[in-house]
Amino acid sequence: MESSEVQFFPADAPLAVLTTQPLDRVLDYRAPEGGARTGDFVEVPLGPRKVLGVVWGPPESDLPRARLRSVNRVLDVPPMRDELRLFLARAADYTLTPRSLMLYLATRAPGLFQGQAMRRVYQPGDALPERMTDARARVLEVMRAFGGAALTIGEITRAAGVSPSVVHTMAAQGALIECETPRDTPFPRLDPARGGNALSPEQAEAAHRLRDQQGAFGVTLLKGVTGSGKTEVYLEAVAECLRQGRQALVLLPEIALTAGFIERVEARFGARPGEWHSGVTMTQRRRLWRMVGQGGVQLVVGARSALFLPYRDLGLIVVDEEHDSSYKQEDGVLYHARDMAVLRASIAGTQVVLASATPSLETWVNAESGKYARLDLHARFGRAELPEMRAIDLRSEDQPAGTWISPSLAQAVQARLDAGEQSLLFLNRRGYAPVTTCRACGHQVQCTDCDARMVEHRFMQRLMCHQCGATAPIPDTCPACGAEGRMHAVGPGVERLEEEARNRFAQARVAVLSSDLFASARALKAQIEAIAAGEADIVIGTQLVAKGHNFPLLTLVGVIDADLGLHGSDLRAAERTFQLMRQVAGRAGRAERPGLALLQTHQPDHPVIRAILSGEDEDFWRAEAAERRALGMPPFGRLAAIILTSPKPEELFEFAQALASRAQPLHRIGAQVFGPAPAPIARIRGRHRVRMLIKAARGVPLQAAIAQWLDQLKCPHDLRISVDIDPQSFW
DNA sequence: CCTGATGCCATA
DNA sequence: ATGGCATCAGGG
Repeated sequence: MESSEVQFFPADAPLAVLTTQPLDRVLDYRAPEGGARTGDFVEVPLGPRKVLGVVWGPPESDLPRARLRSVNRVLDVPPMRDELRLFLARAADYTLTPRSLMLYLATRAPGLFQGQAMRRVYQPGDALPERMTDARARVLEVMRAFGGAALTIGEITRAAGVSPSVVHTMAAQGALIECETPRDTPFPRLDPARGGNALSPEQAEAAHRLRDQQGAFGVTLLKGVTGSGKTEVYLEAVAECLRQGRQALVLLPEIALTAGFIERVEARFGARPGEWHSGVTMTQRRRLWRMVGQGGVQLVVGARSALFLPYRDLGLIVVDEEHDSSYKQEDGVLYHARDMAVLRASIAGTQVVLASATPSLETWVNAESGKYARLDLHARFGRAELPEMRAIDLRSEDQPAGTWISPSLAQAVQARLDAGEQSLLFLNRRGYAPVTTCRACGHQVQCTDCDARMVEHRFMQRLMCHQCGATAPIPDTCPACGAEGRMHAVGPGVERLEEEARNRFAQARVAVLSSDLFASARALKAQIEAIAAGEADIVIGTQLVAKGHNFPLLTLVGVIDADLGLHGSDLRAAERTFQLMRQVAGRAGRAERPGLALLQTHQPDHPVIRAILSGEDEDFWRAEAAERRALGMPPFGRLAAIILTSPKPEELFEFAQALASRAQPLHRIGAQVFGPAPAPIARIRGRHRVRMLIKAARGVPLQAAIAQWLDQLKCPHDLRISVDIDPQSFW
């Protein structure tokens, strides 16, 4: 167990070390010369290798001291604080993940082994150059201009226009003094007093409430429609946190959103915050990881993994767009960043702000029950209104086969073109066509390794599997019956929609936003900025466009298939469709012009569609909550999804059956077991997949029971078990 | 996750 | 007998 006190272990005393190797336990070592204390980052021998670890506490084995190897050395890094150690342990327990894997998440920065990376710098010396030349004089001038600050040789040669040898000679003569400073420097200070935009009375009140709560654990739902100024409000909470000298973390669901957000931070606080996500370079990573621990950065903006950084004094966590499904990590360690943010905050004693226009049902219910505080922002900031929303009933539209823009929608787009305004056509399907079939035999082209259809990407001139990424040429002859020239694309993707839009609106400039069409986040950002600046009349996009990008000239949103997410038996289908449609519709009319959102649907009377159109979102959540409560589904009950995979189907089913027949530990806590059954996608990358679902009441020890249950059987070699506590998706 | 030990098979 | 490769257990 994790004791919460830091203990000192004198040289040779036994202690437990958690390494980043995926062993599901700590290993005992002897303390190095000079001793070690709980939380110290250490290098330890493991077999023939040296690995990274953290001193976790007193020894846990009864191996004789003589059999223990010694810690090699304590690393030159601030020790892991108790708060993070406890967080990693609890997160591991919650997600049924080995602690070592959690530690691995928390140490994904380069250079931890090397100690402080140093760089050579030069300062003005006391001596004068033996002989004053033009070049030497320019160097002295540069040194003076920088106020005697230490400069690297690159900075000096560039500023003075001299070659490196000039600097070296001056250093040899004592006119410059050579010294070393840490390569990783603190981030520029943010100034909370700099003042941002003027707040509306409602915003000011919300900001005031957030400021007042700081200093203890608490969670607040900050709910406000798109454009209501949530960001300004929570930046005030950040400002208060900075004033108290503590660190703040803002989580964003998507890397593409960080650039714009960082600019807003810079405008508000006068300097750029630290940035942490998969797109930052190794050097930046190393610097941020170190500075977070030393207090050399006040605000971190990042993706979910930023939750695992070793903050010195974390005072606030903001989870922006908290309902966003990308907060759930779906491979490797399965965790939900929103839930883990709340967990970490509860341990660190800090505030959490969950911001969204369309909160997750979990959060909504927690706010409703009073477990979370709630702040509502109603008015859209400035003059913009929420868009008007209407359905287009596809049953009564006269629509030619092979087209997806209905006459009514086309008319609305044309009206925007005439007025010089932008339209967005939203279709949550990448590629050209989701299905390729043979007209002769009806065969549908499948991925060879997955239970999934190949999607045509005309842009790449390939078929692609969206499960495993495999591609294949677009066939001319049917792979099943051999008929020639009968292959045929069925259904729309954004590329096909683009084709239709270009045909129909020949004079319009059409742009497509789909993640697979851009080589880099930078290219994508450039396209988004071009669109915002008005360089397109019709924007066609996948759900990428739903996420927080601001297009001021956009006044019409057309949802091509509002029914798309409603099929399927997914627990969250209704909720997700509702959130996505509202989010997309919110793109329209943010600036001075009012917006219109048109939803093409075959079922305008579907309760979800009606809820979206009515604008009565509280009614939607209430109804959805009532339904989940009646079924004992989350957040009123708990789920765990067990996915078993193996290349061998027989072994897989046999093992799953064996597990199912030993479910006593689960029944003992009153849990129900469903399955085993083939997973909705029954094969991915050549591995067959079987799913089981466990449903339990709240407040029972679900994780412990699952661990006990799985411990009963030894897992065959090539079979893998993944346990997803609180699953969000069900494939 | 690595690594070295183990065993099985194909080959000289 | 020997080497190559897949499989597996152990790491303190």
